[in-house]
Amino acid sequence: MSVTIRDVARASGVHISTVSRTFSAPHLVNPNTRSRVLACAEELGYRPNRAARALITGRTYNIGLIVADIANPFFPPLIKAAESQARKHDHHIFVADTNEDPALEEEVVRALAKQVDGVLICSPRMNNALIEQLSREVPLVVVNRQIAGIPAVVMDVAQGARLAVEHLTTRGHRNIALLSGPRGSWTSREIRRSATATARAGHAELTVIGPNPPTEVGGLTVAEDVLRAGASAVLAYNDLMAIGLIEGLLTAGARVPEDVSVVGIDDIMLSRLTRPKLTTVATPTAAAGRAAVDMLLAHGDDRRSTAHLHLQTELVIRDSTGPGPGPHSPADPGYVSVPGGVAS
Amino acid sequence: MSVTIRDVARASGVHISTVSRTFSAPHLVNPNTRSRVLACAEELGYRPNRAARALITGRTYNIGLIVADIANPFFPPLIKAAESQARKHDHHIFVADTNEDPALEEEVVRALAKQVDGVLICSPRMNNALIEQLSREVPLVVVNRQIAGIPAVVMDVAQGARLAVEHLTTRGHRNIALLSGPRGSWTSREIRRSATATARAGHAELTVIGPNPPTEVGGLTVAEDVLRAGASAVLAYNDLMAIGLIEGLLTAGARVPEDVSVVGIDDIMLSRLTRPKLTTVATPTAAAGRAAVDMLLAHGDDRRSTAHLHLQTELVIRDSTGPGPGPHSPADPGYVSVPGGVAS
DNA sequence: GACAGAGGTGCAACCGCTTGCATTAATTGT
DNA sequence: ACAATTAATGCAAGCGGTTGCACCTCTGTC
Repeated sequence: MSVTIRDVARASGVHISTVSRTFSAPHLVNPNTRSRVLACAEELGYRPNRAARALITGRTYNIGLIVADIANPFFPPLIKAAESQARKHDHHIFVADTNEDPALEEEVVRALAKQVDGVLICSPRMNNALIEQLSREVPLVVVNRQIAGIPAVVMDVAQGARLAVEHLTTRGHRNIALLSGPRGSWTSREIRRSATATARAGHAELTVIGPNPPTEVGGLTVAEDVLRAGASAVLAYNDLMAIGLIEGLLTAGARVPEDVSVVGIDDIMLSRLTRPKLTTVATPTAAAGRAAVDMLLAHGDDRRSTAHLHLQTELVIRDSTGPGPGPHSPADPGYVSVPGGVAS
Repeated sequence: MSVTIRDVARASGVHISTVSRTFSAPHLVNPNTRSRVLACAEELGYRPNRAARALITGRTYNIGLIVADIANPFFPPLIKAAESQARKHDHHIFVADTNEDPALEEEVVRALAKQVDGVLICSPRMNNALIEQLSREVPLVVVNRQIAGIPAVVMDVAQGARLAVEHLTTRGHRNIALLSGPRGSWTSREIRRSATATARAGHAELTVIGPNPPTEVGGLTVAEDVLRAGASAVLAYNDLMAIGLIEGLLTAGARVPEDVSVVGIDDIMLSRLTRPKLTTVATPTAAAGRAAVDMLLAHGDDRRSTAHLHLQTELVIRDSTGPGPGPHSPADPGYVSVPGGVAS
């Protein structure tokens, strides 16, 4: 049914090995022969079978991309960028969704291992030991997690959380709540660590609420807790939770930002469009997707490549944060307020 | 490096064919042998190489999924559902993003053809003839397009557009604008056809503006045109455009829905969260993703399976539509107004 | 006791392609 | 004029599996 290398060989009167070389080592075949073969291939619509080639070369030209939840708006830009970058290098992408389930992460990596050149694991929920073990079975690049010896692309959320909390403390907030993310999230731990330290430095109290599912509902359901804790400002694990929280706060009769200021993290498209527009920490997700693919393709075989790429984050101040009850810090924080318009 | 069927055969003292049968035809091997083989396989961590198997069986257990833009919020729920359904049947999914480029669609289908059991093309932009041709090279299921002889899953947007326009005309809107989608979109043509007929039946005038890119920016940039056309209500090709349009209208000083009513299509997550909350036509994207995968796997080989599955849409009335300048229709439309709360 | 049939396993070809090596023809050096 | 390169191609093994067929060993039957 499908046209194979033999069909092309027959049509052009050469041995299949010559056809093979025409595609994978053109300099070894006579220019005349080459063009004849190419003409026949073109006419027959021949495309090399990559799986067959992979069997012998060991290179599949496929990449696995594993995310916790495709429908979480944080991931699509990353997936899109990764796919685009991969195809630029003639690779295809398997996408798998683990539904925030660590066990499924392991299973999927193993299932994919044989048919990919490497796997990108985004925001993994499994533990480090398991990741290290898997990285011995298949080249791995991890996004949003730092593990010694495993190549990684991480967004500097610690810095982002620091900027966010400073933004709040300098504007007079003394009682800040932190909505943490899902259990097992490295990002969540980083945020917590950084936010705690920054709050202390700013003479503010930080109440941690969580862990929570990283969704709108996750934020919505803790609105009560936030009010009960008497916090005048909240930093949420991600924008989705922040938006859900705002929804919950408004429903409960609290005003945002007059009564409670809310800061998210990620700067997903949505945050520009809700009312009030969300103050948030912008993370370069598309850049991370591209970089992760590059990293995977770059150090192809030589393991031991243990590069860690850090990507800057920045605070985007919009309308969901306002002054708190405490005294303003005299020091002008100097952040640039980015208007929440439509991206170009 | 990787453990193969031969390693397992050696470890368990049987021929490779017995190992092979242990996995692909267990009833042919003695229960004792089978359990011994399975034990060895387990211990060695053996996983059959699917690419090698595919070479001889012709079944790859892979599916290609092609979308115009992963970052368009319409697609992620569909991708997620398709991936989940595919994995339920032990299949993996290649995702490709064509950036709304018809030529890229063709290229990607061809590139993927050899390593998948079938391809799902969502909202294709290429022409019917090309799709028919491709469907001769690889099993195809098309989402959101009807072509004779090609299995398809379509959302009944014509019905949705009718409901939307009736909603507007019965509330006194006599001058309605339609923001059409990208060139080549079957959905856009369907909407236009249905909206035109429904507007005429409701004694309203319909102005078509477009084609437009199916994005927020696409909606934003035509806000001026909408105002200039003097429309009191707008039906947009999708929610993203509707949201962009609202942004543009507000910026231009028009109130929504007091001055202009806006209806979107798709009911993406965003539409519940913008202010005003968007009235929109809900399309069952997740169901479509699942159904498309099922359809692809079901009629596996027997082509000629030309099933067309139609999925109902429904109007979700929220806060972006209000009464128009004309007289209300006495007839109660009887639509159920769904509050725009958070999904359960 | 010979034989048919069934159950269980091994053998070897093959899927589509790559690649080391052998073979042949053409070119170069001396 | 002849050996030594070099360029171009063919040959065949093999990547990791599957599968039709042959073979062997039991049972049960008459």
